[in-house]
Amino acid sequence: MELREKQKELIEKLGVVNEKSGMTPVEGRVLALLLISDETELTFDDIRELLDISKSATSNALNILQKTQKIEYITKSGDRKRYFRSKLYSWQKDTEAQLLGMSYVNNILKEILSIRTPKTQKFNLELKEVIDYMDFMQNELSQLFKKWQDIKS
Amino acid sequence: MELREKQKELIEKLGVVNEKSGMTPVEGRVLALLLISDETELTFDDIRELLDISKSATSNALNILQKTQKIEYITKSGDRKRYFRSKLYSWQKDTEAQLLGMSYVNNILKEILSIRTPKTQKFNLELKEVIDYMDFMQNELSQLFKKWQDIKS
DNA sequence: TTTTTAGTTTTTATTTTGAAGAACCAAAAA
DNA sequence: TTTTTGGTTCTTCAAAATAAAAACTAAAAA
Repeated sequence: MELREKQKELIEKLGVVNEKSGMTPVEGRVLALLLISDETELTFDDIRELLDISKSATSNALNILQKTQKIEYITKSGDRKRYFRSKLYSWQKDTEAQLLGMSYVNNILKEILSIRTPKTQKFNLELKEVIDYMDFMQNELSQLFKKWQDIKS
Repeated sequence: MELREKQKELIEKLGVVNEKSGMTPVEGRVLALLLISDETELTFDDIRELLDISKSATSNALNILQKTQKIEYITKSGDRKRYFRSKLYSWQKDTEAQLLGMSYVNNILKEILSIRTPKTQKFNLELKEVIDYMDFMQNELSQLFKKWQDIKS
């Protein structure tokens, strides 16, 4: 099995994006590979060869990507190998999680506001505005998610 | 100058969140400090002392936070020191940037779809769905940003 | 039962990061 | 002019992350 030049290029590009969201380089490229390869289901060894990485790096990356729900594997009867594939909808879920992750930050900001000295009125008001903004976004976003569900059904 | 126990606690908590968004520990804590300290404008030395970090760590963190538009400084006449403060609205801007950053990923996904083999129809359709979802979100989000502007004016 | 396959775990080496310490520098004060 | 203040830059170091290599293991095949 071989990759076209364009495919290699896109794996690097998406790999970097994946790294920025907290994956190791190998994890990022494995996940990218599963979107880009002509075969959508690849074995341990396919992945190792295509990306030219060691067995341990492959094993670790696959395990972490499974734990974090980004990939899964299937088996084929009469074949001992596992075939790994991208859980495509995880892109949606990740996006949602990211948008909703805002609420964690916002709760910290609320806690900060609640213990701030009352002496810095102007500052506290500005902080309140940020909090209001995030509250607004959270609300509207959860409505958006519902709206998309409706469109899709 | 001294910090209350509760303040220290919140600096650590927000610091960790900041680290997750790509800052170093010191950067994350400096930025948090400027939201949490009773004084909203702190000098180089205030920051160094309050967080008990070295001059170099302080200098580097302040420079990076300025470059990334998260803080700014003012001066006071007859006083050589710089007074650093959080650009509070950067929280809004960052949130927007983060939401819009989706479009970069989405463009990569579109590029991937465009070079995929046509042999994997089902997969390609699923990928298309992810792309459509992200397009939908981007559109709706930019409307939301406008809606907030309107509310605020 | 032995061998092979498919992968995992452990050990080791390499690279990267974060931050300290000290030397350095420019502007203002003395 | 010299000293002090308010930082910046350079060098070094320790710790953490990444991944290679090699040893290991369980299940299936021979």
